[in-house]
Amino acid sequence: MVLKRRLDYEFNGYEFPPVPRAARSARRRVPFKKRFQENQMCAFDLLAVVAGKLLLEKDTALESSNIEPIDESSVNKVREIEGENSEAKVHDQGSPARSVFVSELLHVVPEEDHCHKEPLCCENDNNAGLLSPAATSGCKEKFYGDKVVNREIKNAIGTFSPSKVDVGFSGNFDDSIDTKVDVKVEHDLKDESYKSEKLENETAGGMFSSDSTLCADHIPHCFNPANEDVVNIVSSRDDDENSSGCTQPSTMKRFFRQTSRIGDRRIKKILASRCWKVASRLKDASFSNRQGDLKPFYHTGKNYKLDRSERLYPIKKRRRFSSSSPSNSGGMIYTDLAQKGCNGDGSANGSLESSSNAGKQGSFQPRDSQVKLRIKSFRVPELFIEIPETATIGSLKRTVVDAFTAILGGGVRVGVLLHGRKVREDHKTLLQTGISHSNHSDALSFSLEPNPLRSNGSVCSGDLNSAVSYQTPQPLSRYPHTPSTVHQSTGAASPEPQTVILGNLVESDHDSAPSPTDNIIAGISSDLKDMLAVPAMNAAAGSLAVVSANRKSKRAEMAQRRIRRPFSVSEVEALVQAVEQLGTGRWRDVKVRAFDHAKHRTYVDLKDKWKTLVHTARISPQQRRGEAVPQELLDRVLTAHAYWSHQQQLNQQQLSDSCTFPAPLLAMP
DNA sequence: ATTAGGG
DNA sequence: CCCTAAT
Repeated sequence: MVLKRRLDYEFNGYEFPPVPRAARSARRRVPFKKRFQENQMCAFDLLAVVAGKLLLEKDTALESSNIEPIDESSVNKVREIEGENSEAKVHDQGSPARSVFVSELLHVVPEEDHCHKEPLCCENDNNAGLLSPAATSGCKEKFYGDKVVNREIKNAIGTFSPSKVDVGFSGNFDDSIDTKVDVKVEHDLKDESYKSEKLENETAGGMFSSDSTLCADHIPHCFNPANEDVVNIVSSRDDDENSSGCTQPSTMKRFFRQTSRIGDRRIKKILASRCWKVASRLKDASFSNRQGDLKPFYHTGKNYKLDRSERLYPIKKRRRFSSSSPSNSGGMIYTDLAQKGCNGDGSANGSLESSSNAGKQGSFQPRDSQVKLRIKSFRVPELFIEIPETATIGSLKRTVVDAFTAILGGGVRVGVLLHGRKVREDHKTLLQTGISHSNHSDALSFSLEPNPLRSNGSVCSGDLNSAVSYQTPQPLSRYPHTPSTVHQSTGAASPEPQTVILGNLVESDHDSAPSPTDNIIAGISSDLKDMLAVPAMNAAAGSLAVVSANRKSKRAEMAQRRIRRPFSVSEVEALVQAVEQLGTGRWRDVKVRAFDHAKHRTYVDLKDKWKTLVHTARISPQQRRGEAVPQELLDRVLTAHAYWSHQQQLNQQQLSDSCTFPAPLLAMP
């Protein structure tokens, strides 16, 4: 195997590490209002995080013999393996978020089979500002259309930035609805090319590695006239106005455009000029007949002429999530062929590698052969977004984020394909299926599929908005297994990977050997929000932040609620014991003492649990719910609670009485 | 970052 | 479990 560089991932019981407490806490110090605004993060951020998580975190797995759950510190490290010699180096790249970039916003025709995208330039440069998460730390990077202005950030971005994110959006901007957003996260193997490029891109306007795929690779599909429908534009307009709340008069749309590196000046020029055209056209459109001018801009490389038919492109005609055929509509994750980041194929926007685990010298103890997989990139299949054309890029991003977040929260499931054929037998082992460490990359691929939450029929114009939020109803808390407590850890229990699976990814019954595919997608925890919170983009964005997306997706803005994990009896016991000894005011200590290993139990959780325990102990057994806690424990709870309450009182008394020394902290007898 | 308390 | 406020 002659991989130049390889990142090995194992998707075996992988769990996204929780957001560091610090981060969360820090967030909490920010006043709620402000935080809310800040949470209007941009797609960039979210994608960065997601991609960062997906692509980077896993790496540390090969470091140790993966007995240990990934610890948080590993988030920032990437291990690169050079060729056979396994000469590994670890880069600290700061937040994984920094390693992904929004390379481009592409304007796409919303037609089913349209993959043509027309890059748009932004009318207002200021609008194009992007703040990376790095901004949090005082660094700012701004992308101005073709220009990338980089200050102080040079290194702040991180040493490892082989990734890029393509955000394309398409739609009818005249009515500012029916906007489709393609999100593509691509992991680029060639990071040093990135670096060098980055420096030169003040002029080059690109900032991504040489094999970046720009629009060209989205082109393959062709326009399909069959898709045209005669549509009642007016009515849908009404719908839209009602539902999407895009009441603002359509002024000039602003679009952010970032020519992705493309290294080719010529192309860049073309694009630029084209952008200009588009822009002016749009302008015209907005002044003349807004209704008819649904300008689907696309570029096939030379031909931008707009068909009449296209112009009449029906607002109505929108793909339904469910109707997306996994076959051709994005959302595929390909196993890769380790040669190059991109294969120029537009649809190949995801890749994943199953390597013949070269370096895994017996490091895997338990099972014989482990299959190593790497998700090189992925793409969110169908994301529908409606947004007023008067919206700013910032709001668009936010909208994308919302939708994306929501999707991650359960709207997506994963399919496994072997040799292009779908493997539906969830219960089969990898081996049975024919996936082994010895078979090669391209055989295996994954697909992201929308969860068929709703039937096609239900999607009517009035439903458009729900399109955006269609994912929301699906709570993240999909537990593949009964959340029951078979292996709820007690005191020192094993750090079992609490994998949260998105969508109904897995229903399989598990034998002792969990199949990697079962765990490929770990939970994107509720912390996304916290992770992503970033100072509001820019003034421009601010203005339309109001206009921004739908109230509907309000929920999406919120971080996912953490999954519910009822305390097991043993946990309760541990808690009780700890509190007995430490008292009720030292939850941090309690945590360390009794739940140090349980990442998902924060001291706040413990405190809360104690609260409910006290309550539970006081109510009649009939009123209690959930797993019954032994009366004996509850008694101890009451006792301890009484004792420590008393102690507290004493302490306070002493404190106020005089300046005596605080009473020594003694464990209750 | 922790703690306390309301929801 | 989440959210806030106050330490």
